[in-house]
Amino acid sequence: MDAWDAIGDPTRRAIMACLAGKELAVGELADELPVSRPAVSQHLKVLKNADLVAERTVGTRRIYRLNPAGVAALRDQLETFWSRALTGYQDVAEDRAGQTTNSRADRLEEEE
Amino acid sequence: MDAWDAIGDPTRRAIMACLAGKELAVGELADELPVSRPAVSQHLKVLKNADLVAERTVGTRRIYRLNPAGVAALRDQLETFWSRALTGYQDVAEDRAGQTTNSRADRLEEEE
DNA sequence: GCATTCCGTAAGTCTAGACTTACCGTTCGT
DNA sequence: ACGAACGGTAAGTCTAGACTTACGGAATGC
Repeated sequence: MDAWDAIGDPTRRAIMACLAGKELAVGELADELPVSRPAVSQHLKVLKNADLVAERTVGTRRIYRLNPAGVAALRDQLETFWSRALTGYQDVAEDRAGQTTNSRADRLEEEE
Repeated sequence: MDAWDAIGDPTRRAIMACLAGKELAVGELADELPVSRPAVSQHLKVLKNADLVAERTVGTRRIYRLNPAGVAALRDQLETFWSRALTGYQDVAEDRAGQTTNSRADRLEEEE
């Protein structure tokens, strides 16, 4: 499960928001969210597999927190995407002004 | 449809990747992706409603491009989330060292 | 040892949404 | 005017996954 797939679900985003800046046990998370505790467990499993959260065990309790490295990876990927996307639009603007199609055809080949 | 919901789908992420730095018509997008053209149209509608892409009409063609403002908003939200998440874990580390629960209770109230 | 708490997982339900084909309106070239 | 290209939308299919209840293992307190 890709991290971007993982955050595509609103309940999982809510879980991550609950975990921002602090740790919570499964039951505590379930108390704060409008879904059952097993549902929270299942979502945490997805987030864990996507490297977005980590856990530690304290007795019977599983304490979860965000995984900063995983969240940073998302941030970096989006940053990279953003800078790339912005650069291209400056080129397109010039292209449209010049009324040429060559650079566009070249760019299609680069994409492959 | 929330922008984060929108990018939770792999086909829509692929569409956005195709549009990074350039414009493409619906049919061109469909040629590059393993789904039908109407499927691409439907995804573009979702992305447009989420303010992540914009379109212009040239004759019969609909030319799509990324919406820099929409993508920037995602980036900003993730940046905000990231800095907040990181700040909290420094606090939690101190909290755990101090063995107090007051700051955690306060933070729960802030979350509401 | 027993009762309670905690939580992962199994199993079942059900629907949102991702996909398809078909239809049709718009634009453009001849 | 007609045919071709383009693309939005309707309607249908189907399944992944988000949800639930139930079960049972592990930890802890008395």
